[in-house]
Amino acid sequence: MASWQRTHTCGALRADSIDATVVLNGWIENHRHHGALLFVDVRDRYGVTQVVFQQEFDGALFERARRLGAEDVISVKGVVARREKANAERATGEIEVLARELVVLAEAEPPPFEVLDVAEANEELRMRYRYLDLRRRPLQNALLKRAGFVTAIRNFLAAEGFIDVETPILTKSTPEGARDYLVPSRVNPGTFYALPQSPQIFKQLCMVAGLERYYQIARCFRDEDLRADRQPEFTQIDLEMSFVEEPDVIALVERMVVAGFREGFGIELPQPFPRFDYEDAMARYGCDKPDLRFGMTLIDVSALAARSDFKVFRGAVESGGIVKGICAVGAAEKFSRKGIDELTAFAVARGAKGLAWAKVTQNGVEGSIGKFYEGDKGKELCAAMGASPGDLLLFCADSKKVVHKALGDLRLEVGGKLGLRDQKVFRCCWVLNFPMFEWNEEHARWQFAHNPFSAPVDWDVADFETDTANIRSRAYDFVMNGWELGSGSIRIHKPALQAKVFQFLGITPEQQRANFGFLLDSYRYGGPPHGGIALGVDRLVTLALGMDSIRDVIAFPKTARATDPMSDAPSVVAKAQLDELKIQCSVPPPGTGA
RNA sequence: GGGGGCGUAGCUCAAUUGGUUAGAGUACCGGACUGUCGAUCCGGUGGUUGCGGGUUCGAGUCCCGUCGCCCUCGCCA
Repeated sequence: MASWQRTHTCGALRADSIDATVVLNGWIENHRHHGALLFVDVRDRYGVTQVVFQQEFDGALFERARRLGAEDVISVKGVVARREKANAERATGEIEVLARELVVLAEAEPPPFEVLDVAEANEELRMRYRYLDLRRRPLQNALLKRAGFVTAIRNFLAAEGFIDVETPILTKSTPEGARDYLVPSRVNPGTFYALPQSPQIFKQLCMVAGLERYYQIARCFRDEDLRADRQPEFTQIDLEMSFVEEPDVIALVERMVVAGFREGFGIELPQPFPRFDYEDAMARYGCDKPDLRFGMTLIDVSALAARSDFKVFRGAVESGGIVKGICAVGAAEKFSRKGIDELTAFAVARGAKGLAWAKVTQNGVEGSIGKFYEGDKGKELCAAMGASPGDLLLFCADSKKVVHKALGDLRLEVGGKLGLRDQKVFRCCWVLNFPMFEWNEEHARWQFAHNPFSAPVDWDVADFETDTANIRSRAYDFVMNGWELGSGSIRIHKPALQAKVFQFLGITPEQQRANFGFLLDSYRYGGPPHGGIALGVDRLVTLALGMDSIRDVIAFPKTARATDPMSDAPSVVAKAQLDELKIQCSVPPPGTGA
């Protein structure tokens, strides 16, 4: 063993090693000069240990140590000693290493930003030097926790008999869904592969193949605009099971997520996860991914509003709309007129025409609707809302769609301002029975609300033509703290039904053949009933660690423009490469000034 | 594609109504210091104010364009 190789990590040494001779390897995190004394903090993945160089012990060694700079990589041999004054904030704070030998393994230029626990540099710079950003403990911790979580998931699924199967990255483009990333085929000029948006069809083929239980930690690609919770490539826990129905998948996934959070993050998730009908979730929370960390549910007061003197309320009901409200408990004093004006603007930005509000006092209700709800009417309203003195009531009157959107978002906004969305609290739920189809305004046609392979709830009665909006699919979403973290369904496994669904959406038999023919064909040879789910790993980890963006839990993420400032991808390629692929660009390469 | 925010020293930021030589902290370099731990103290280097154009006696500041980053709407079966 080379003499510079470490005997301990920088997080390992404690008081029980005093007087031991040790070797540490790591980066210089910080150094403090005190004349004839020099303190150096040495960092590795495991921690930080203080090393002391003393001039009186070895003048030549001391001179060399004086020249050490931030992020130099060193090996230091020394004797463990008890500190004169312990540092309680550090795991190794009771001891220090009295340096006896020093090897500089690599010298570092001053980094473009300081490698601190708190990120001070802007994100673009940090991305350009991602390898330095990743040296920071919070990011290392995120990658460590992510790996631990994924390992726990793998262990769980392996123990449950799931087979890890790799599916193609070079696959076939299909018209539905997100835009595909395309890869030209050199061998077949003029044709293109697509990177998978998900392994959906392949995992279903695994079921036809009789694997029964498939899973994959799968990279997925979607060429859509980015967000804080969206990257062009992302990772899913993808799984599929044969001979199952909704409760089987849900129960398994619930156990898997609980195990993953326990072993990966040390978080105990409250069980069981409540299950909501889609309609119910929309009615109570105004959205299909309810944040259950707090109540403040949407309460329907349409019946009351219908006989109100307040024209906005009565008019909304008379024209077929609804009136709903939320009750922010004890919040009356926390929102000034200006604060309520801001909430109104918030609701208006989401399509509401305005926001009716009232503060509940001992004497009744005061506020924009106060004069319409004096005396008993006010009491009746408060009773309907479950409101007590000190509460703030917010109402929205409009079409069901607008009310749910505005009030659902407002609920989250008010909940956030009241501190009810604690990042350390985790509440999961399932949302079931989604609509099978949704109306696409732009193209004036029905389209899949979930995916083309989700089975309808009722096989026999379903009448797509006459009752389209009410057809439910056997789809289920897994939701945590208001984030959609997983989506799945029981699939159609009978070719006749699949054809019927495609036909209804105007997808011709020719198009079906061209796009999904191999899946439809496979069912002719005995496809078992099956279903599955895919969970977003990046979002799960982001949420568990209380990070703000999925970029914080991805080692090498991309910017909002889908670029990588470090590698400079995507980039112009040589004309010879394009020629070989028989590709011509209709725009000049960027940066040519053309 | 639309809307919003930001862009000044290596980094984080400041700069009055458009007005003197664009400052501070930090990093870096040099010096002092034997118990620090975001050490402290003294001194120093460091600027195409993203880029281009315009208005003006004068632009970091105002106007137009452009580039980049972030948030968001559309989009994401």
